[in-house]
Amino acid sequence: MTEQLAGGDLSRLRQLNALAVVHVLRGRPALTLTELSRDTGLSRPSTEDVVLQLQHQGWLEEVQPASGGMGRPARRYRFRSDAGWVLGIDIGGHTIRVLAADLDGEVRHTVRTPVAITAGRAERLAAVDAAVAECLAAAGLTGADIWAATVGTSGLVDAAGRVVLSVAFPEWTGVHLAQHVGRLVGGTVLVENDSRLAALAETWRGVARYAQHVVYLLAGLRTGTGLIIDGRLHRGFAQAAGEIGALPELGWIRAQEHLRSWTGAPAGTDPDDLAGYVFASAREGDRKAVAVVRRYAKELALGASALVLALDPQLVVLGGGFSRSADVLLDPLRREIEKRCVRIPEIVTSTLGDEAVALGAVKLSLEHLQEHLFDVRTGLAAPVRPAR
Amino acid sequence: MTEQLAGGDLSRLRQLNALAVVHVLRGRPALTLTELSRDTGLSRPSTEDVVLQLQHQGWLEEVQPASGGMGRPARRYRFRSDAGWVLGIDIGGHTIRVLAADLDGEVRHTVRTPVAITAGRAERLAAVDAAVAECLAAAGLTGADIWAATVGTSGLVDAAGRVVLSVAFPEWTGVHLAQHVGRLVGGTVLVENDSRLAALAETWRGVARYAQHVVYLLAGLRTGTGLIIDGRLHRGFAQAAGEIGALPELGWIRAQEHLRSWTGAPAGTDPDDLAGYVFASAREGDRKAVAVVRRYAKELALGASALVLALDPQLVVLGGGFSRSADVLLDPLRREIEKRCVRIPEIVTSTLGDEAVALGAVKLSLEHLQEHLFDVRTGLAAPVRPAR
DNA sequence: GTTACTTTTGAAGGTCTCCATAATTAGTAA
DNA sequence: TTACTAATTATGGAGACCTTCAAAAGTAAC
Repeated sequence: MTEQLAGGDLSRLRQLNALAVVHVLRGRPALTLTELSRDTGLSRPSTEDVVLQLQHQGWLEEVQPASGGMGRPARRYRFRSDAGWVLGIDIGGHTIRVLAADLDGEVRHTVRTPVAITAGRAERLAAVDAAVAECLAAAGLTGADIWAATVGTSGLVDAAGRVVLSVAFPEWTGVHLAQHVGRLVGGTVLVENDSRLAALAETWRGVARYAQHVVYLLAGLRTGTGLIIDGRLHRGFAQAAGEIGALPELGWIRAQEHLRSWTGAPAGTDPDDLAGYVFASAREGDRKAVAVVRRYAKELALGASALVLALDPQLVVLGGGFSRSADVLLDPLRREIEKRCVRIPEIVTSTLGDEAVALGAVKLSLEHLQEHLFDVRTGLAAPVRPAR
Repeated sequence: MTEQLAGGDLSRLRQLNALAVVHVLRGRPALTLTELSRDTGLSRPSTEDVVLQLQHQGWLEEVQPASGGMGRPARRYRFRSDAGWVLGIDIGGHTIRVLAADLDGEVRHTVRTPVAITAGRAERLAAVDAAVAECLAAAGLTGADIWAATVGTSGLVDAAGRVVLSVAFPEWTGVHLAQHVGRLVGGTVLVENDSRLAALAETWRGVARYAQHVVYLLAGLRTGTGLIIDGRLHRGFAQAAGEIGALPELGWIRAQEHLRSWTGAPAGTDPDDLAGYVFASAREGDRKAVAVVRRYAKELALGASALVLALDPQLVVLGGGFSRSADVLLDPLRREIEKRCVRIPEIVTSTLGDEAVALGAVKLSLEHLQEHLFDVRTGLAAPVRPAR
């Protein structure tokens, strides 16, 4: 039925208590034994025992005692969040982004490398290599220090980390990103669709914090979705969840065309930049532009409504490039969704902006480590890079 | 991040081991200490200790030793699955069904009571009362022996157990089923939408066993859905998940009309029985009937495709009254889904038939008890009806 | 009916991890 | 210097687990 937690001998109990101490300490400043004892529910002597063991293992480190208090100064211990590192890599159309974060999820180094939208497979991969190398160098790390990395890319990705289908970049189809990036870093490399990572980021550090059910809409030159169900990223049986835009009757494929049909921009404008002009004109009150935006919003809302009706999320998050124009896009979108849905979720705009995908990639790496290092079933692992 | 399992003192370890023993023993025949020791991973003496304690508590019972083996006959213990009982109640249009099951989920008594489709609120509730009373009497139980009960009904149900909206039976809207049934039985009363319960049943004892992601279609006079995501029933933030049929563009509301438009049935046929005639005619090759079925299948597939694209389930299960006519319905449905979806899931017919909803209700009751009696976090509770 | 074999049972001794309590230590404040 | 405060260290004890070995209670063979 549910996965069972096996019992065991006394060492199991120590495992659990060690895990409890680490759990309390992670992502917080150094604590004294008394504080740890209070937060874990363990007795003071037991806490000390566990902490000393963890310190010996390398998970904990003693720091300078705080000065200026009453009584004997207490030893303080911190979680060694710099024992291991994770990377979050966002391979976008115009930009490669690499974030290096510690085990607390604190982003310590950021690298942004522009890449031509026209860049082919080899050129783009080379840019990734360079960005990763630059980020590692800036952090003073080598690939061996990376315990896990996640790559975000557009397109459908299989479980092995290969791009199965990329509509936006046909040349990208078939590239084995897990393998490629695996040559640069030591740990496990995960590959995931960019919309999903952005959704994950929003539930971690964005507007959807603490929400359990979220529909994320990536609205931009491409339209994508990320679904958070029960607080977890939903991928589906074959990693194909969220492809609602493929339904002919809902027509996300058509959605862009409304924006493209706009004739108010200067002649010769790159079609990719057209959208910005439309939104700007709508903002200034141009009635034709407003109508175009409304038609786009309607098409977008059609798919969004299907997701909302299917999943009944607490929140719909509008992200992607067009979310910068939320001031003209959000209202019509909301109205169209309200027309169709039984229960209306909150509809909000992403706050993470461009960073969302890379941040979600960091989060996914951390979740992977969480399962392999800090899992209740297996107990606390040693503070070294887990095997692939 | 994830819910943390608190450590603790040695009694915690005993809790876990007791839970492990119960977990191994549940739903299985009586086992010897040696067998239990092997399956739990505990030593023989410890196993004995735990078992004796559980026997004293009332969770385990010694049974006659098996005869005719080598060596000294071993004591055998069984899980007292009859320590508590659950009910599964299906309030359907034509039938009230009540199942009484033990803690192993073994259905021990079944009561079916016909009720007029035209029956009003009071009459229908009275029929429920009678059916529950009859089932309890047949099992030799009183309401106090029931640890949990679940009621399945059509319509939207809120978290408190009230029917918020019933389209099929307007009079049903507002009825507080949890409260009503709570007067009859002692334990917690859950109320859930019938399609969802049927979906749950399919993953428990039906064709979707062990599948993690399932879209269940209830196709009948009404059309409904149940979604299983990550092995759990998905309700959504406000219990409104799965209402994809409400999307005007997909039109499950229209789906029935195709069947109703059929003119080949004897004059004066009850519109509710019309569908059967259509399917029968289609089975015999009547081309007009085949066309009608195809149009119905297309409408159904539209909503189903939206769910499949959104969730990427492993399996789509066709249930409900029309699933009896799967031989003429399944193929066109499958073709229409294949037309629209990126990845095609398996599409199969329910095998549980009429029992599905009541069985799902039993399962939901058991899951509720699982959380409150056998939970890893709180440890094993005493073998008495948990507080409401 | 005895003997050999098999398997379970029961008892003893040891280890580990936790807890409660009390004595000691290392600071600050008067 | 003395009082006060809070952390550390030490001690004793209890609970739960393990391994090991002798005794018990059956069946099978002679």
